[in-house]
Amino acid sequence: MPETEVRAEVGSLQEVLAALSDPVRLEMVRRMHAAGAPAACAVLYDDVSKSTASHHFKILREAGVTQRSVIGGQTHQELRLEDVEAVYPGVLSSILAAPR
Amino acid sequence: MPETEVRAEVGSLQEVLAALSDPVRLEMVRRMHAAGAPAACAVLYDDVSKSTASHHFKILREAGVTQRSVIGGQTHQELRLEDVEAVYPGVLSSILAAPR
DNA sequence: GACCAAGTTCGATGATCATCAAACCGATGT
DNA sequence: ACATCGGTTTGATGATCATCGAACTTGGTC
Repeated sequence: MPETEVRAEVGSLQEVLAALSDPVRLEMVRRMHAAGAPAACAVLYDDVSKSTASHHFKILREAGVTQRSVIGGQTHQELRLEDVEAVYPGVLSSILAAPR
Repeated sequence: MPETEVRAEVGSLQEVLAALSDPVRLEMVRRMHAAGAPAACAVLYDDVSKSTASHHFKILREAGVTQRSVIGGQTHQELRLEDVEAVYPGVLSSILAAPR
């Protein structure tokens, strides 16, 4: 059964923007959005090590942009688009809609 | 007579987000937006030195978020809201609309 | 139980960046 | 001409941060 973690608050606008200002993290967020469902960590990045990826996941989670859920023992990352939109309407959705 | 500088391209989304992810710069942008017109540099910040402020202005300009214009010999900074919106619709406006 | 795959944490390294003071520059006013 | 005010540039310093490898953990598999 999918086991989602305790709901955290969305961070400050500053935190959210800082989280999205790194190219590796923005790409991760784009892939999560494209997936539209909890995605296994490994499919969310290329070109960086596991430890670096884990570090970026943590920053995204702490900003409240994503959350972790465990599905069948595997860790997945999921975009919290609705939650972020509720606090900062339009911010994340417009970033996701922006041209590459 | 107001003398605006050559129009620069708006930078990458990454550059724009990075420019806005610094608290000092976001505050500058908010004040420019509140002013709604070219604003003298000095009214756009507190708590940092002139040189630091000048550094932040440069980063905002290079990201294409602001431009410089000279009015009666005085340097002014002006938000390029329409230009940024044209390239990344909703991004800057939603950030400006976000709660403090 | 031994093994393996997937993630996380730790510690260290290098790069980037925010910050300041001081020197510099351009325009205005005396 | 000189002083002054507003802003920029330079150079340096300290902090933050992205990155990695290695060690550790947890869950599934044989």
